[in-house]
Amino acid sequence: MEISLVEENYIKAIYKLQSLNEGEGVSTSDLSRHLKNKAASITDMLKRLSLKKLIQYQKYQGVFLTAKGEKIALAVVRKHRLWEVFLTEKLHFSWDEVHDIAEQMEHIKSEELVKRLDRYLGHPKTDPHGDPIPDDKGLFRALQSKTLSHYKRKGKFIFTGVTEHSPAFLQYLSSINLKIGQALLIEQVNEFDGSLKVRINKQQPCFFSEKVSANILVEAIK
Amino acid sequence: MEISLVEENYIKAIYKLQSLNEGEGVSTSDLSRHLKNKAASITDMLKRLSLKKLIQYQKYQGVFLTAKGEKIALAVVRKHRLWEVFLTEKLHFSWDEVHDIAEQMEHIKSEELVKRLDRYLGHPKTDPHGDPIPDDKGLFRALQSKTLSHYKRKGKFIFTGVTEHSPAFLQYLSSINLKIGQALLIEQVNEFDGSLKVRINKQQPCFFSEKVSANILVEAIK
DNA sequence: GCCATATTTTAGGCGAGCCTAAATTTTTTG
DNA sequence: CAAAAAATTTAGGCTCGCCTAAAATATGGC
Ligand SMILES: [Mn+2]
Ligand SMILES: [Mn+2]
Ligand SMILES: [Mn+2]
Ligand SMILES: [Mn+2]
Repeated sequence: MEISLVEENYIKAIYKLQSLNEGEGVSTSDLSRHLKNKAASITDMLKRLSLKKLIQYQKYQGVFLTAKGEKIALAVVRKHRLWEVFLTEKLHFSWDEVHDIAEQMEHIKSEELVKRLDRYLGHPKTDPHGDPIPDDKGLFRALQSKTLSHYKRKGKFIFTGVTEHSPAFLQYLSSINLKIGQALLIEQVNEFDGSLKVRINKQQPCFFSEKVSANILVEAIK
Repeated sequence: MEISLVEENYIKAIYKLQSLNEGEGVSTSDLSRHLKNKAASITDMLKRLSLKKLIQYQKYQGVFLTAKGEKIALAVVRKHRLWEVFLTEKLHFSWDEVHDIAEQMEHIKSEELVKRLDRYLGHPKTDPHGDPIPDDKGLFRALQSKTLSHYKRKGKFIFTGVTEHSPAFLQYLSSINLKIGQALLIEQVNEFDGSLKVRINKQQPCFFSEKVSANILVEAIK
């Protein structure tokens, strides 16, 4: 069964929204927002994906991936993240430039290519944004990091990833020299607006708004 | 102006057939054969490419690329051949496996990607099949090699490329240890069928049928 | 020059993937 | 609980890229 590029993008979107949704089916309007297509177009495609047994779909009830659909989603995510590693590690793109290119490359169809790319890159476990890369069976360790705003306390943390991938946000993090794997020292928590005073390395401290710290994933140390 | 993947493939096909045709316009039936689409579909697309000023098209008269069309063709060819180099040099695919994958990768849209890929590969001048890689302005040295069957005489030659890219043919060449850049010693020419007795390195001699030598490009030595 | 054949174009149709407008169903809310 | 609002689906239409069948044009042989 052939799966088109567009179908792959829908499957990937359903996968992503499903993982945020915790159990709920993914709604037409969520997909409409995420894919920037009109709701009527979404319904159209959901019917087709349902015929192909890639999703479970009942009118007005939201949608779930089948095992088959999830397998495809994971394969596309794997390719996306491997290509992002290639682009940063080998071609020296910065982490805010790789997403749109990987968005195209994730649709290249060749299992052998993915296998060799993975080996070439040294079987990386995470992409440049800290997201885990599923292995060839679709398995990956569930991310146990939480957002900085979740902790909302002083202490030392390791920066492990981002939940927001926009170039603007990523460039901001680069501008304050924040890279994945680095330590963050939260020196002060401002209760009224949730902002944080943060020290990175031995640099001048900087301030994270609630919006920033909500998109920064960390692991607490000790 | 957006150019679709399918349009790129048509443009590339016209470019290729045009270069064989020497001055003649490319015919609908040539394109039909080459692209494995029905002639009616070809006519359809020619009208659209003509509207976009990518080709010059007059009913029943065959078709020519415009300067704009040729620029696109060269950009796609450049990407195709760079990716073939990547696949063989970095991922260690053999030269008979890369074409179908490059056929997909040539459509990735990102000028920065091509620039960096080219640098990463060390600005290669030819692809794994000996075909020249256009530079970022679309320039490349015209291939001056001729086919072995063109020479049809004894002597020493350097194997510089192939005109046939089918896996079967390429695998045959690999099986007799023939690689690009190698010397070929033609020891005997059989007039009646055009076959050749050839020595590669110091191996046992082998015999090339007319069909084989018509697809092997060489440069004469001395 | 005329006829047969080959090539090319036109006409009409189809699926994928999008849209707008209208109808339907679900959810919220007073 | 009924009305309003929001979400979703249906209906109908569009472009792209393909097809088959039929019509038009070009070409080659006599
Ligand atoms: Mn990404
Ligand atoms: Mn994509
Ligand atoms: Mn292609
Ligand atoms: Mn090639």
